[in-house]
Amino acid sequence: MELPIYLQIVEDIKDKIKSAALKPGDAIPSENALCETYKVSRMTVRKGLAILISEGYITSIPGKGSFVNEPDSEKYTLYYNEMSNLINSIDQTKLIEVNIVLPTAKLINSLNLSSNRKIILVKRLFYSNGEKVAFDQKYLIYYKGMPVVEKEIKYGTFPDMVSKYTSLFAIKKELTISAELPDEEVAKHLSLYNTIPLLVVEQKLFNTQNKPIGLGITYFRGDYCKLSASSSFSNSG
Amino acid sequence: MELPIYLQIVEDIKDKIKSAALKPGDAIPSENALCETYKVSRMTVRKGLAILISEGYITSIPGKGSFVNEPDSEKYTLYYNEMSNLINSIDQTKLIEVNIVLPTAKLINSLNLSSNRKIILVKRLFYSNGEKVAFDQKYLIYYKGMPVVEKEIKYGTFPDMVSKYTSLFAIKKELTISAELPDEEVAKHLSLYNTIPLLVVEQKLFNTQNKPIGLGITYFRGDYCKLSASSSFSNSG
DNA sequence: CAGTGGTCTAGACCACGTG
DNA sequence: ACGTGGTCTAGACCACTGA
Repeated sequence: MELPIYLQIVEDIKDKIKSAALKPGDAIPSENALCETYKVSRMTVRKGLAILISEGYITSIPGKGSFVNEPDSEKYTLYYNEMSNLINSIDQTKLIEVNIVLPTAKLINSLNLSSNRKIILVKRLFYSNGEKVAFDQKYLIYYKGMPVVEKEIKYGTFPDMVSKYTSLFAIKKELTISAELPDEEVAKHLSLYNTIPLLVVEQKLFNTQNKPIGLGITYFRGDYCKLSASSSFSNSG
Repeated sequence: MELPIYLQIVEDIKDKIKSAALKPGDAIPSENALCETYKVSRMTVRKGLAILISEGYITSIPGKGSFVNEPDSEKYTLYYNEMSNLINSIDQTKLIEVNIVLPTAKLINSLNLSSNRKIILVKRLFYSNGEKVAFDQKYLIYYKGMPVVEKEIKYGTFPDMVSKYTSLFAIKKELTISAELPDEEVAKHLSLYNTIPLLVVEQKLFNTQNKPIGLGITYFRGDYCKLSASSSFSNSG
């Protein structure tokens, strides 16, 4: 029933910010002032403020005070997983090709490779209710002793494929989302005879040194896939 | 030069997690144990753990201990703004229409309206280097006394349009991204004669009570727009 | 029962910014 | 000099889990 004091402080200040009683740029009361109003010790007040800081509501400036931030109104959280971002989930996959290949010029450029570095190439088809809905292509830099397990290649997401030899906490990922028309290969694999737009998601993986370690491109039929994202300020209250 | 002790603890534990010395599910040493190893007070240890918790690395369970999380490997951060997500930014806009209208059945459904609620409809064109690159359509629920300023309508992003009468901290937003072919109206406005796929971004705004207050749909030429997102675990070290 | 994390206190010293 | 936030201590009491 009773919220701890520091959370009451958090909620009070959030309410004032959301109701625009405190606007971006405004100073919030000093820590000592908040100790007075809530009749608590400074560490308790600071614990509350630390939460507001970590959630992006306020910023503290030593020697000056704490101030309401401009909200990050362009920031969204997107959950993406090539196997489950469709209107109906993927219920079947087909391995078209697994190969060790030498990279093309485009790939050397994109992954910042030396030209004789070997690449694992994986091509897959994704099905939903018996329909071909996406064509998926991965390029993974080959490391000696890399355990390549059939099951992971066939059913795994891109992070799954590398998680066995690196902590997922150490991997940085980037997505690029675009709309394209299918080229010949994609049209063939997806059996597209009419003009169907594709939602193309390119996924690039980096290690802790920010070196690219893999590239994945998934071509979703536009009529079977939608991505969604939501703003980050949905936290409580 | 010298990091504060609590941040040293944070970095130490992050390193152990990233190097897989601590794996998801593993317990990290108890708070008292950490006090011992770092020769500091418990509050200092707890300050460090609080950061690891807020960044999603660990979870604490009262009476049991603190444990390494499964990483949220599907989570990405996306920055979206209908005016600046293109390969070249938008340098010109054109207002096609501003109107107060009654909602269509589709809109009533999507915005969860009563049928006689008035709607502000705004249609705009976006240009980049003289080319038409996007067609933008907004539906805003009309509130009495809502200040509608020409400048905001012509040049503003969707959040801009509502920021004058609500704190942006109080607004929840949802995006839906898809690939479509242009319908007649969009093709006309964008002067599309060939088959060009569109990247369609639908943006819905909600107030604190989770009631929809606006809907925006932007139709970007697929060859002029890419969205990008990156994983959230890029935080330091 | 002993060990764990959760909350909270009443001090301390520091570096910073403004007058 | 004074008020601000930043770091840190050495305690306290609580509720929870597990043997």
